[in-house]
Amino acid sequence: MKRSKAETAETHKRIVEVAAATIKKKGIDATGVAEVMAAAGLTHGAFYRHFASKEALVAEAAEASMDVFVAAAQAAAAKGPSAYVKYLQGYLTSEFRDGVLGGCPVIQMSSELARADTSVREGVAKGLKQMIDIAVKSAGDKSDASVQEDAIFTLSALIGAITMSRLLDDPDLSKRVLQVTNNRLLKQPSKARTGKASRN
Amino acid sequence: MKRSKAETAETHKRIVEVAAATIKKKGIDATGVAEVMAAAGLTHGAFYRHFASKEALVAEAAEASMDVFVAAAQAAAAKGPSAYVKYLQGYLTSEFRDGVLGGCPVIQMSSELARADTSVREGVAKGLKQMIDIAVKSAGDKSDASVQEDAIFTLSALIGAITMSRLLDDPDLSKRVLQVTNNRLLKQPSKARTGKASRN
DNA sequence: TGTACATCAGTGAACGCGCGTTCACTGATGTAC
DNA sequence: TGTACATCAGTGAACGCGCGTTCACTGATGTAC
Repeated sequence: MKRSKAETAETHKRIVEVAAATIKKKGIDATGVAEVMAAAGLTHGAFYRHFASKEALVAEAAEASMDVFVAAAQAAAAKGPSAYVKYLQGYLTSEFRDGVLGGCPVIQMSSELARADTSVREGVAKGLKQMIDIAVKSAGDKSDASVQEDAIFTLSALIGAITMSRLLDDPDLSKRVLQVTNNRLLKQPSKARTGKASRN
Repeated sequence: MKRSKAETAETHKRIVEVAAATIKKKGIDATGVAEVMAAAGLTHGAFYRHFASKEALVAEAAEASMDVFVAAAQAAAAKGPSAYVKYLQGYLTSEFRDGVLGGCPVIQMSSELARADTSVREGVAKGLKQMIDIAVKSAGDKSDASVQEDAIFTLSALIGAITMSRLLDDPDLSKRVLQVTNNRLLKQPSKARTGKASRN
């Protein structure tokens, strides 16, 4: 039976949220339309009242994931540069590395995203740019080129460290990757040392 | 009809090589057993004479990809530290970022690998450790902790830069990520500057 | 070295299964008068 | 405000398709004597 506009909008949102979580956990290909609909409390037949195709759902889910992620970074940055750095350091923990629900869509879906359709990639690219902007503003909003370069380098090094850490099977080495990156990138300015740190 | 041992071994190797290339291009889930066999000049029925399952093929293909990749790094490192750094710089080019056949399996398959079975991940983890060792030896083989940290940081930052670069839709920004990482990580020692570089 | 036979790589048809997608139908919603 | 009707969100069965996997069969290989 027909539903009210408000109810329809809520249902749509719920499907996207369920899809975002499932896709981050299982990947794009391994996430089925029927599975998402069931988890949202619906049968699969209703899917095409909300989305033109699975690809359209994936695009919305990817963008929604990025939006949540960007909003969290934004909130941390609003508390000041020190809080923002602390927030970034939170990513370089084994809890975050192993966690899935709160995970970064870029890391959870990276290789699948690189092969995904333009509609899917757009939302992710937009989110990445926003992450760079947040880091730039947190560092003082200068139009200084090196500030933007710091932001880009920090973000990409974080992505690489978590990706590599997740692929190593030696737990000590896996943890070390996170620690090294933390030491090199995010040491609080007040305690900053030169390149060669001693312990990790 | 039965084949000679040598021919069987060659066929097996050919299947693995075709699978490695196809998987790097299309991803694990999107690569079919029949597709790989056809590309290797066989029908799909023969597949199970060579592998217990698709998973077994993926594990062999991932390990083979890493072996090729490690061998190339090894060869570059054998020519000396400067040649090795130049080799790494080759990854930070748009040609490499867009290329697939010669691509790094870690980057091409990252999120799918993180969700893959242990048998698949083992070969990749082994290859990553070898890449770290090569970087360490190239830097002087010291047991100095900071040398290993340099190696780990460099590798993970490279992985992150290429991953991020591939996900950005703005070509200038995409290229900038590679250039920034090159400036920060791989500036040849002879021309080394301090952190804040001017141009990219 | 020659013969007899077990082995097994490869073929091609077939399997069950789950996927994305479609559709006739239901009945509450929301609109037109 | 009340009535009549078009709209459309959701159901559940059904679709074609490609997937991984199995299997009976073929015939050259490699082994046992």
